[in-house]
Amino acid sequence: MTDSTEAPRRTRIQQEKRELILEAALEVFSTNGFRGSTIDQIAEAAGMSKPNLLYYFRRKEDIHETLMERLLETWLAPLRELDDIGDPMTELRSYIRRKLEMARDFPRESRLFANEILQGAPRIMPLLTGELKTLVDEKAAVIKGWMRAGKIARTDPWHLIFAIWATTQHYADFDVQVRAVLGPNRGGEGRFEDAARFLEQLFLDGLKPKG
Amino acid sequence: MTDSTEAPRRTRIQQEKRELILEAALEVFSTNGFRGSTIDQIAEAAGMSKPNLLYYFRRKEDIHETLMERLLETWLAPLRELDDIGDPMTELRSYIRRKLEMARDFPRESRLFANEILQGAPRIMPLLTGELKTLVDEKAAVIKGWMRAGKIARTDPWHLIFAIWATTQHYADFDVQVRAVLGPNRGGEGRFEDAARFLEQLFLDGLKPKG
DNA sequence: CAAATTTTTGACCGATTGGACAAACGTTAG
DNA sequence: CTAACGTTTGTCCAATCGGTCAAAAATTTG
Repeated sequence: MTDSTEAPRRTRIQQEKRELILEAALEVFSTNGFRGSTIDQIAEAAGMSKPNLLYYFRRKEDIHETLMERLLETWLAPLRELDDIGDPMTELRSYIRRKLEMARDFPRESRLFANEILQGAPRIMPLLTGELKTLVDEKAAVIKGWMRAGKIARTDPWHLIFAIWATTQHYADFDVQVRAVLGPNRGGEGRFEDAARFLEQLFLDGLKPKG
Repeated sequence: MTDSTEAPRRTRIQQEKRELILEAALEVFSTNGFRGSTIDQIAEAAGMSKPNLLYYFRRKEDIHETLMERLLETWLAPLRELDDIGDPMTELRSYIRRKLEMARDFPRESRLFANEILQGAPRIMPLLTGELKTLVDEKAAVIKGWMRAGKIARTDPWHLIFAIWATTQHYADFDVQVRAVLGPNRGGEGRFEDAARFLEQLFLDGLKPKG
């Protein structure tokens, strides 16, 4: 029953309350940023008093830190799945689709991440130059292999990955702008399907080998 | 000498000091967000005392408001220039290039805007549903004309504009991540040229009519 | 039951925040 | 010089911030 990691063992109530707090904090942090959010706001969103919240998380930063740690794993999962086996075009297409689905289903996580990066990534910089760079370099090598094999057009794999990130996360991070511009009709639920269709056409036709 | 607009007339010193403050505020707001920035920070960055700053801008929000008003005009200028005369492919290419140059030359402005949108655009929502939507709809109509004429591939003009925004602004808003992933060598000055080459290939090959 | 432990709360603290204000300072015009 | 006006600053304030603490309340354990 002892944890394999350094995490302290916790009671069932502690587990549940911590989850409640993290859920509330995700809501608050993602819309106000770290410095723009207050412990009171999070406590109220979690339905408890401030001292009670601080009983489960000693400092405001601890909440944010826990949130970011969890986030990064789920956030990079789609890229990790990008595999050398299977048709390159299909792999890229499904990667784009998965990323867009995440923007649709987890917009708060996307905005939380965007907030952190926008402000210079003061809390997760080591992860960017370490784990993230390693992963991206690895996948860039895979993509380069596809290019050498003539499966997709030759281009810069790193900037290709950036472009996929940018276009998909845009629908989470800039959601209000997207909806404002599309208007009530086209900005409704169908906007993600429109986006999926467009992105598929943009990336795949653009990457099609010139055979 | 009377202003044509509602702006109050100001002395030469007021003009200069206000510019100084706005420059400092751009730096501070763009990296810390509105709520994350303090008047003291801005005052210090502008080299003056807090009460002195408040002599030129009565409230913190006034600074941000002035900044956003100016920003939006210069920010949308490239899209306004997108014109029906000239070759569609060339027009789109130069629009992408101009947007990328703005991400390179005015990253703080981009981040200021991103911060505002991320937090739900509480201060500029009317501009999004009004002026911005009107402009985008207008340009989308132009692009649609190009598609009907067979000059570019048929696709969704609105999402095409979103994709151009997303991919170019990514190099300003997510700059730290881009540099972290590219590393010291490829993340240097040349990264914008690499990005320009990649984006040109992505968009143009993807938009080339299938003739 | 009662004791031990965990959870919750109200009251409080020092630091920081946005902003007010009157007094001092500088500059210019008569 | 002096009066008027524009500029700058030190001081102060109420509100809010992150966080502490002791004590009450609830829960678990024996």
